[in-house]
Amino acid sequence: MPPTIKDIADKLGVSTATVSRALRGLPNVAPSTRARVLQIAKDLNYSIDPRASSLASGRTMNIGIVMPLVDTWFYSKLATAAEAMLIDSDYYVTRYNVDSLSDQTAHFRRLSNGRHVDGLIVATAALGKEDIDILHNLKVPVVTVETSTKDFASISVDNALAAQIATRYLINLGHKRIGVITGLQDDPMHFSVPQERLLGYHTALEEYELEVRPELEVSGNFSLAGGAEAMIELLSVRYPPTAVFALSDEMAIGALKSIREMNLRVPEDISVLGFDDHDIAEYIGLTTVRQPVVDYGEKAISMLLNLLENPENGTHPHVELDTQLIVRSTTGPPMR
Amino acid sequence: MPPTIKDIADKLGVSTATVSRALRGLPNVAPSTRARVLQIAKDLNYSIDPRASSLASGRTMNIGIVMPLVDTWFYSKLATAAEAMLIDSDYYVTRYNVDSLSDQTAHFRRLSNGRHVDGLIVATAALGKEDIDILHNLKVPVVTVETSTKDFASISVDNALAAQIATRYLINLGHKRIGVITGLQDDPMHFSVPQERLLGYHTALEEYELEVRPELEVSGNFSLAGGAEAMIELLSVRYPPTAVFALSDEMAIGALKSIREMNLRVPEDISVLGFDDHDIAEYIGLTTVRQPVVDYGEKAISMLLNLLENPENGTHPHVELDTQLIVRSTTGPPMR
DNA sequence: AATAGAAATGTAAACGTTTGCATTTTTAAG
DNA sequence: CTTAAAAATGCAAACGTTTACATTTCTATT
Repeated sequence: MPPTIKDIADKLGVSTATVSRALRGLPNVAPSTRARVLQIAKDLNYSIDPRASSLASGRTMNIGIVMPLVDTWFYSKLATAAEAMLIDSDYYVTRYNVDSLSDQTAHFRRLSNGRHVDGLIVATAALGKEDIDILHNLKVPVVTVETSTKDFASISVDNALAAQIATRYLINLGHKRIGVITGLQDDPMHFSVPQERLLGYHTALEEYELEVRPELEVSGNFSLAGGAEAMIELLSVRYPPTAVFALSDEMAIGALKSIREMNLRVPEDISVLGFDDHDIAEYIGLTTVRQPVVDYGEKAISMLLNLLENPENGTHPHVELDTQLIVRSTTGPPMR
Repeated sequence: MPPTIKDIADKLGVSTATVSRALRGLPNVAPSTRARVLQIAKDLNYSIDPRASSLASGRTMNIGIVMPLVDTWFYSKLATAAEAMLIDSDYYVTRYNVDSLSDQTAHFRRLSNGRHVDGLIVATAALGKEDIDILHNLKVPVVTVETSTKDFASISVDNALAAQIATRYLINLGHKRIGVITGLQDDPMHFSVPQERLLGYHTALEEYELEVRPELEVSGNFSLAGGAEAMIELLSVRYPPTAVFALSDEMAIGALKSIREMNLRVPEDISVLGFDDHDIAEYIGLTTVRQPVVDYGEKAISMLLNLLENPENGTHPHVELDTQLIVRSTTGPPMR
């Protein structure tokens, strides 16, 4: 029912090949012919059938973003930034939500054979060996974000260093008991990232010869609620921390709520430091480690586009983005 | 290169038709045949080519969500909820981001001919006549969210009533000068919604015979920054409001920042009331009008799925969801 | 005016499914 | 055993493009 190139071709007395070429701006079509084709296409309100085009050409004009389903600011922002980059291009993007490790591999399999997408951005920290195999079998360029493997192009941040700098800052403020709200320790979805940040925290502690105390490390599941609960736990230990480093801003915001409900003041009674620089962080004065998440998304797309044009040469580019400590008002020296 | 049903058929000595039927669980295939097909498919790591399937069958197994590109909690949450509903189905969802009215129609045209999607969720308030035409021409079921037209199935909320109740609450607290932070007045993307809420606000004011004062209505662009700026403006009028109703939580959060920076207290010096019940609202104690955004997304999908199965009967179902005033700690009686 | 080369166009075979219809095989009733 | 109906399978034509390759039509040179 909708018009096809055949309709245009018939109306003009030319072949579909010519129409196809004219429509796509390919060379070797007479300017006058092209003009007429374009005109008729417009009159007929023609638009290409992406399925047929894709089937015939092998290109899907579709870019996939594999990301956790969890409703987290970071991933949402990242994907939106990527989509924004492509809004005026001919590419579509589809998000492949993955919701747990067991499912992850299954979901990866969903896009098997690379007939869904021309390229993939993978923003899912833990890539098992099997996942990597599947990804390789897709035979499409892949860029991983937030984590780097030797297997694909990647773009990441030095999480350990960022966390170390943040922790140092707290130490230099005079804090000696610094709690940390981590991700779910055994959540495979966020495997490496919290681990790396935790490492940075430990490194800083050791650097200043502060004791690493396990009861000051509690997991907050990267969620608002998790952060709030974690904070309650941290406040209930025998010697509660005077500062808390939350590995995400959302957990930090959760923590702030618990602190407020305990009638403690921030930063006088307890300092809170987050990670991400959530859009809202600035508005609530949260001190945090800024992660360039929009850059992540944009850079990932441009790397992918580049990979799409220039066939992979075997080496996988890696770019490391900068992180920045943004001091606002939830941190200060401990009271004595 | 990736295996096709032909490969399976050859390996088994049957026709592709049989393989196709076996794979899709269609009747009239011998159980033993089906078992063998399934086995081989698994061995070969076969997965269907959606393009070919779609081209042949007419179904795309794709559901589109048309939404503004703006990075707003509401749309993000809505789309995520919709995606979550479909995660274990055979449907994919692609988001069609639209970024301004001029582009909107152009972008709508992008999905012309309905060969991209089987159905559409439209979460974009302002539908021009031309947009509606395009949508109709797609010949796919459409459900609009947040706004209702006679042309499509829809799901919405009584914005005017919700705003009226919220404003009444503020009035009953004792406030007489109530400011409102609206959307961009002439932003066509959010045409009807802020208008409706504003209407509710006016109605409440009139109900209590309070004066409607234009200088107390300023637009905040539905953004954090816009809310902050709007608040500054509101605080600079000759008789500043003692309460402010922001038409979105993000604007309310922006407003709170400006208030804090002016060294005013909430709610003692000024009350703030939002709209949405943003995930974070609970964590910062923001009084707000809860909108069932997750329900929006889920309901929209289930309506659409239903429409997909049962051919449209010409009547367009409309469901209206409930709204709820959530009182927290950013509102209180005015000081005197 | 002939001709070589370039430019424009056409032909037809893919791409990998689905599906209406035809054919074969199985099942069950007589 | 026949035979009719049901079940299983096969055939082949779509679906709407793209793209080698072939053919025709121009253009410019001699």
